Amino acid sequence: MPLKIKRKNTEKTAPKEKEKDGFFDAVYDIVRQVPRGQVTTYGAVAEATGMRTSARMVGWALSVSSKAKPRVPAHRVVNRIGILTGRRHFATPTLMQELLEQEGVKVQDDTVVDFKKLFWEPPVLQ
DNA sequence: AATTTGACTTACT
DNA sequence: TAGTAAGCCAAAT
Repeated sequence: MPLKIKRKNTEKTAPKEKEKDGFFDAVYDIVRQVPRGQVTTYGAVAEATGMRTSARMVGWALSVSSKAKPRVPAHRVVNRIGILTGRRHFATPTLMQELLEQEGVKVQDDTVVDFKKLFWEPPVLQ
C-alpha cells in the first residue's frame, strides 16, 4: 500500500489582491511571442504576467490553451531545467517533442538540448 | 465542503 | 548532493 505524503498546510494564504481576469490572455499572448526554435519556462511566463500567479497557474492556463483561438505554441514552454514536463498533456506523448524538433530544437530524454541557449525570456507586461 | 493534486520554483535541511 | 517544505491558486474528487 502506497504511502501518502500529507502536506501540512497550517499557514493560511491571505493575499486579497485582485487582478484582471485576463491572465489567460496574458499567458497566451506571451507564449505566442516565443520565437520559433526557442523555448521559455513556466516561471518566466509567470513572472512576465506579474508573478502573482505562480508557475503552476501557467501550466494550468496552458492545459486549456487548446481552447484559445489562435493556436498557442505550448510546446515551447518547458520547466526551468528544460524538461518537457507537459508532454503528457498533448494529443500524443511524443507530439511535443516532435513539434520542437520540427522547429530545430533538439530534444533528448524529454529535455531540451542547449536549453540555456534556446531560452527566451518573455518581456514583462506593463 | 474539505482534501488532494497539478504542464512549477525556490529555499532550507 | 539530494530530499523535504512551502508557496501559488484553481480544478477535480
